[in-house]
Amino acid sequence: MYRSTQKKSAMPERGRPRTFDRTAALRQAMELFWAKGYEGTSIADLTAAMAISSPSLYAAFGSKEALFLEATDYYTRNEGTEIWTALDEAPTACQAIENFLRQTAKAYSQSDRPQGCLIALGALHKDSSSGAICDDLRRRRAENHTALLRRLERGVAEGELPTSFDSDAAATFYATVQHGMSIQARDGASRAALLATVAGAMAAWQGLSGTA
Amino acid sequence: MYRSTQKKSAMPERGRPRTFDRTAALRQAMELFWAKGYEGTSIADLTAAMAISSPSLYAAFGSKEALFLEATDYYTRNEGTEIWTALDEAPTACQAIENFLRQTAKAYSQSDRPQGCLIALGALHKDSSSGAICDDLRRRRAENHTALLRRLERGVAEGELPTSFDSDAAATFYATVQHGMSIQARDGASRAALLATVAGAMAAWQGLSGTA
DNA sequence: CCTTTTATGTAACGATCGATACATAAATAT
DNA sequence: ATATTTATGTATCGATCGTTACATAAAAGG
Repeated sequence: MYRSTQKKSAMPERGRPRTFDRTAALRQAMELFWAKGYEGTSIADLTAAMAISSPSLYAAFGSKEALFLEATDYYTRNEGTEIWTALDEAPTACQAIENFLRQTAKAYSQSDRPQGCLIALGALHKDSSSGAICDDLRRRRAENHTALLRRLERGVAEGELPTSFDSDAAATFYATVQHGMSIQARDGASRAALLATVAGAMAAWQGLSGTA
Repeated sequence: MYRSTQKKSAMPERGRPRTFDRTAALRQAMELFWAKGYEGTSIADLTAAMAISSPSLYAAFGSKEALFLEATDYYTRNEGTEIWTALDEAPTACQAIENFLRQTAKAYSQSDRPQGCLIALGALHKDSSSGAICDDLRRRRAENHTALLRRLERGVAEGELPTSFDSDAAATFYATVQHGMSIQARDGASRAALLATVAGAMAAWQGLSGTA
């Protein structure tokens, strides 16, 4: 019933080789889930976009749920990575947050891709979507919050921010702003509109950090 | 094919009277759509929650889509109304925004109701959900943005805010924060966590308004 | 009374959902 | 050459989707 999902290419090939590019098919599936959500994407939609038959889909990915989980993993590794590198590489916490939000605005408004974030919008209703799907996305969102928290705590550790700075509250605030930007982007907001939100969020920095 | 949907109770009753409370059934439908989204809620789910048969549902509400539209209208008229009265009744724009956000935090974290906002979370994927559904929610979100904008413009007109104040950018920012709070609430955030976001958003006020 | 009108309950419609059985094809292993 | 292993293509599974036909029940209008 279960089969290993990821062959590290070193594995010698037994049996008939597959006639499609597994990674390319996965990318197509990701884009479809990204645009239509988990519930809104059918197997028929997927097989059409991936240009394979349903038995091939199930042989290669296991199930719709497993395919979604693998697609979100692919998404995490390949989309919007500038957002998180910006967070870590900026010299100050303030610049880190601002670059984080600016990269978010940029990534969420790319016209050649679905707008907003797959992690934020892919499956929000636990009662209906497969619980595992919803929990996985929730866990990834929590990881994003943690990444923000770590960067802010680093700012405190480095003396940039006062020890009284509430890193957790600030991380929650900026993560929430980012989530809101996904819905804003889905509503067709321009990049300028997203950047207006970024400006608003950064206007909070002085108040939060107690800096002049 | 079409039938009038809203009898203002003055209409004399012809034919067999319905045996269920239409408004109560609508409220049950609203709660289900609120919890599970449009796509995630099936007719079977609805008839079970409303305690009526599917022919009764169709006779009374027309279709799943029409029922959703009516349910969102009911939601708008009956849920979270404090949010918008707070916006209009506060004496200053600053207090209006803060009360708006605090009422949002309160409404989105009520334990006896689905968390977050039906308008924000009910149908985000236009490609899959009925287009009319998605457009209707989008329109309602735009109306919310407009309400914020009007209140801020009033602050400018009353001299509370400088004429240089960018009401539209600020309205966009605060609307986005509110949308993010819906996702945050869906992730199980406590009321305290939502209020941390409110504090962050209000910390932006000084920077946005140029006030001390 | 009878007709008209509307609601209810049972039962089912065609379409689509996610997922597979089966036979066949193409590769390696012995 | 034969066996083994894996992928493909066709065709379809039972379940559920939103929706409706149909006969019956309960009210008002004539």
